[in-house]
Amino acid sequence: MQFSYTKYEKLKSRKLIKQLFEDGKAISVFPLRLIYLKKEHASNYNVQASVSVSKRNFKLAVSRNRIKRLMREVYRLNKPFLYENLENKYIFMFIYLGKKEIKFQKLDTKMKEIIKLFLKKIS
RNA sequence: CAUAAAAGUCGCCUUAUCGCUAUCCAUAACCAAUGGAUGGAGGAAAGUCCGGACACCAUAGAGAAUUGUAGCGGUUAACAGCCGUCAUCACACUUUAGUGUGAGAGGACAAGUGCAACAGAAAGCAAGUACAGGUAAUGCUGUAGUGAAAACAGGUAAACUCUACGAGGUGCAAUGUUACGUAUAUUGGAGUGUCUGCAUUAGCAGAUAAAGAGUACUCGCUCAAGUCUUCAAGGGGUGAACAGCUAAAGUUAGUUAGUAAUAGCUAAUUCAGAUAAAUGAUAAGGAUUUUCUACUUUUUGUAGAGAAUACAAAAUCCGGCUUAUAGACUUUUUUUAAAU
RNA sequence: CGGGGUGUAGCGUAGCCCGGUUAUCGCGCCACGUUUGGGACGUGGAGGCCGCAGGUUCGAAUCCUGCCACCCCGA
Repeated sequence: MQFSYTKYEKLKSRKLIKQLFEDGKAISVFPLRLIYLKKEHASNYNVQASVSVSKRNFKLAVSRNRIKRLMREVYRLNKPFLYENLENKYIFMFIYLGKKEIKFQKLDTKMKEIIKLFLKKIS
């Protein structure tokens, strides 16, 4: 299923995440920031991705969960476009930089932009 | 009918498409993948302020220290919670003794220590103002004045303290299992004890680790109790997976006992288990509230457009407490208006 | 999951343990003096519900209880 986002394509290993933050490269389209690293990993999927929202910017667990769910949803819907143009294996971390909550449509367009920017960078 | 207060209950719904997570079933086949079925946040899940269950630590034992509670009775697994009730205090009413409403951290100052600004003669090893009375004489007696409190067994313990009762510590990142094996590992050295052999004043070699004494070590301290001790080298598994983990002081309904908290009985029922952390996203329609415009004689109502639908996310599990909360509903009481 | 600390004037602080005058000090601010003017200096002054709400007490920044905000630590 091409729109899926199961637990096997989530980035979970602490080691990988540590390495990602140390060696990874970053691009950003406000309010999103993408940190990526070309890396062989055990998953069957080409990309292991994860999302993050700062506790400093959003104090309530409810609003943090809301934004993380929106980010996962947007990533999930735009995944086919990403996979069409991808050959190697990568690990991703999306970080939300904004301090206010965001509408779905706006986040959707931002996600499309940042994926285009990413594909342009690696090609 | 409206209004306010108190107590309690509920706290958005439906459909479609695309997804997430757990369990089960199917595809020969563990994992993966695909398909199907079923379940999937709260009244506070929050704050982490109390109390337990459960687990380990050193048997969980005594004492000091520390700390908590504090009328009486009940309730409970337990509590600083809850229920009932009394002293006391505040307000209202009648009236000088009651009634109603609300509050109610309330043991001891008749053991010791401390503290008391200003005022006042005096605020505690004492001393003694004014007026009156009284005496042989004297603060000997009464009243006044100051003050929150004035010679009275003075006041003050949400001052130290004392009394009674209670509390061992650490927390599910507890704890256990899996991996070739292990963390008190393994290797080397030193000390102590025991055993064996050689030797027989001494000592040497090998093996081994708790039966006695001593030393040393072990809870924050002391005792009791327990354990061979110590130095150096050595750094992987891993902050992996699985168990613990959700059937319980359960939930719902009825009924009996009790003023009540609560307890008993009967029937039905199985109801989240994630881990960079699932329970969602989008679209359409509906419901409730509300703003504007138009229609309507007014109230009411109708139509159209717009806005809002709170507080807030399980993380080992329960019982409370506290705090946040759009809107809707129920009951009781107060006040106002109308009718009889 | 558990533990600790701090909120006092615009800023930085003392006082809190052990309750009692008008709440301390420095910088900053205002006025006046000095100077041709400014700075520096001198003199005087203003500015505080002591984080919020209850309670104990005659009296609370201080004691007790409950909240709020910020900071730090451990596994």
